[in-house]
Amino acid sequence: MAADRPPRTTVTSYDVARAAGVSQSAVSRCFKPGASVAPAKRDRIMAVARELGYAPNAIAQSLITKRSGLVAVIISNLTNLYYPEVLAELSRRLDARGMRVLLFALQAESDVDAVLAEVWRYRVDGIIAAARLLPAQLAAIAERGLPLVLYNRLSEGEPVASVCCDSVAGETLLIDRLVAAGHRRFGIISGPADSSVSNERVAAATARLALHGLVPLLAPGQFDHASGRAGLESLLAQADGGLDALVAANDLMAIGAIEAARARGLAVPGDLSVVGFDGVGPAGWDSFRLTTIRQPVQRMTEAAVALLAERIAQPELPPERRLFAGEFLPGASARLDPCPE
Amino acid sequence: MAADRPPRTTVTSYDVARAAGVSQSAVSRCFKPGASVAPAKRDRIMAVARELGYAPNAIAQSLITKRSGLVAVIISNLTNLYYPEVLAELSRRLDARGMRVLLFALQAESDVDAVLAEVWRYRVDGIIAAARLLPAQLAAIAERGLPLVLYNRLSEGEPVASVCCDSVAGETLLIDRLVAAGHRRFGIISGPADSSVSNERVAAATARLALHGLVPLLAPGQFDHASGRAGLESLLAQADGGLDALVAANDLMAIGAIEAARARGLAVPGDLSVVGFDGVGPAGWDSFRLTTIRQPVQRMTEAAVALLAERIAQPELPPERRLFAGEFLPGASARLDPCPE
DNA sequence: TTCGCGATTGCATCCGAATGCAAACGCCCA
DNA sequence: TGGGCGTTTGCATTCGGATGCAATCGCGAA
Repeated sequence: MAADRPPRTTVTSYDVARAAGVSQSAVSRCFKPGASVAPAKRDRIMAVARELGYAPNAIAQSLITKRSGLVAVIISNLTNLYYPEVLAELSRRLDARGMRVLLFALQAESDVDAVLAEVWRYRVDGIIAAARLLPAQLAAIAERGLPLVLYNRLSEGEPVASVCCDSVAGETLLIDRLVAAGHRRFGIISGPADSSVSNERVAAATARLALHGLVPLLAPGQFDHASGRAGLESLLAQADGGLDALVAANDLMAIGAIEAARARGLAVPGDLSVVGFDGVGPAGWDSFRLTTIRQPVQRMTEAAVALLAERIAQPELPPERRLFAGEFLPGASARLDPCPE
Repeated sequence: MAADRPPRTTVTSYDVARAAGVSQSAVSRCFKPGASVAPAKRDRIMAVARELGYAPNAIAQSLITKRSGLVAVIISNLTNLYYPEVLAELSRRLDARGMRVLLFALQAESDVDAVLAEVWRYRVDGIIAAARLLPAQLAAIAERGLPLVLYNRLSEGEPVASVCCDSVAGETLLIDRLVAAGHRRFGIISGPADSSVSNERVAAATARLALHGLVPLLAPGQFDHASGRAGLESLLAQADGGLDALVAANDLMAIGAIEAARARGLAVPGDLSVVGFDGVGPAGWDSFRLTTIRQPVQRMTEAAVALLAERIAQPELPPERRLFAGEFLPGASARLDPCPE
């Protein structure tokens, strides 16, 4: 409609300065909160800026201020049903603090090195990772003075800031309730062997069972629906006398297990109790009404962003851990006594 | 372990140049594919670079080359169950082409303007949007010469590149199969009124029913599980003579509807056939075995990225649309005749 | 040994905004 | 009317890498 070839409209602070009859520094100062600019001049400049459609070039700003406003968010498997919610919340909260999400969705854990190389290049201000980082990778991050917050990951012994949902408390609660209700023959479906979340949950459940003098059967899984089905089959095959309760390391596998049980004609929770962990959306659907522990995603993401922001502002802050208690969702996939107290 | 205070280790091309006894330009050229550098010198420089842990500063590169390597991905509701897969695939494919994902997860459609302001600031190379963009917003994007690809969104009349799954073909197929199997009394649950995907699907289904001389009952929904339940209730309340088939604008609502039907003692598909759209993971679970149309996410995301990459390389390319046929998943939530041919 | 030509290399400059510093300004009071 | 002081303002420089251009190098041919 207008010019034939819009000349790659890129308005710079110089353009605004010229149009407003001031220096480039004046324009720059207009966009800096506490800067010293005469109110009248500021108004005039801002008017011109608006008219020309000027906005400070974040790239140029980053170069000189050494603050990119970018936060690398590294997530291992977005298809997990649990992470999308986390990602959405993280995005929202980082946004609220003026930071952008540079997303890295891992295909395989081995991609981490490649991802980190990009992270270095983009001079991100910090990293939030829901992925497994090796000690060498943690060291590389620390060496560059990059603030890091791990989400639901532990790094044994390494001093790293992290936000986690309390697996031990959660599994302990589940096990105690199940045992109290009379379950004795337990099966556990774990997640991938290299998942710290899975290891933690399985260890916690196993330890608690031991306290009750019980030893569970184990089946390996991959955190997905199919693993839940396969896991149940495997456990039933192992269990001579049958199974009273199944503890899955996450909801998705618990759901898979419930379906496998039903397919075999087992009623849940009539013949078998099933519990999960996470509290994802489908867990609450009628078809499953899963007994599980819901992670407080809102509070956890808020904490992660807060921890990160603090450390970006003050890099010398020590790493801290925030441990959140999950919320017990009774559901109806496990046979429990009415009230524990 | 090493120095007390690592002096904010930021290695620049000058550092590498000094250490290798060459000029900064030489270092720069080493990292540019076709550049002219003597092999021996290149090796030496790369060795020094590796030793110092040098990587070109993407921010500085962007400033001078006017290519940030960033692609803004704007997604309206990540919690949709369908988008996480899309996002993961987009991320993977952009990555493969050397581009990074700057993620914008919308809270509300009204956030788009704020998002775009950030998009301008970061000088992204292009935009992939799975969100509703207003004509004024499309114009602003076009004015800046920013390549844009819409994902599963149409922009009536506007010349914008887009990738879509063929709603008309999909719904037509579903309706034809349902009608052929004897269904006559139809109900449709739509998505949000401002969703072009929903409008398209509902319009296509309605039009096809009209061709068969049928008029469906309608219930509004929000693309979520609860809407599916509510939608079914609403439709049953409207339908005096009962309902033969329910067409939901997406899988999530179809699942909600199935659960609501069962809760009322209706068998699916015995008493009521239910079909959805998308082909999300849970649709395939035993509990639902949803009859639906699966979007070819792999091919669609590949096309989106390809369209975008082409237009970044050659901005003058005309906008094009890629329409993909969905795959019919028979499932078992609808009573159908064995074979249509 | 010298010339010629293509391959290397370095110099200088540029991208766009932020900021220390000093000059210029305005205002109040004596 | 002049001096003093706190604001505004502009100048010049900086961030880190890319690149046009001219100088230099290397090597084979005469």
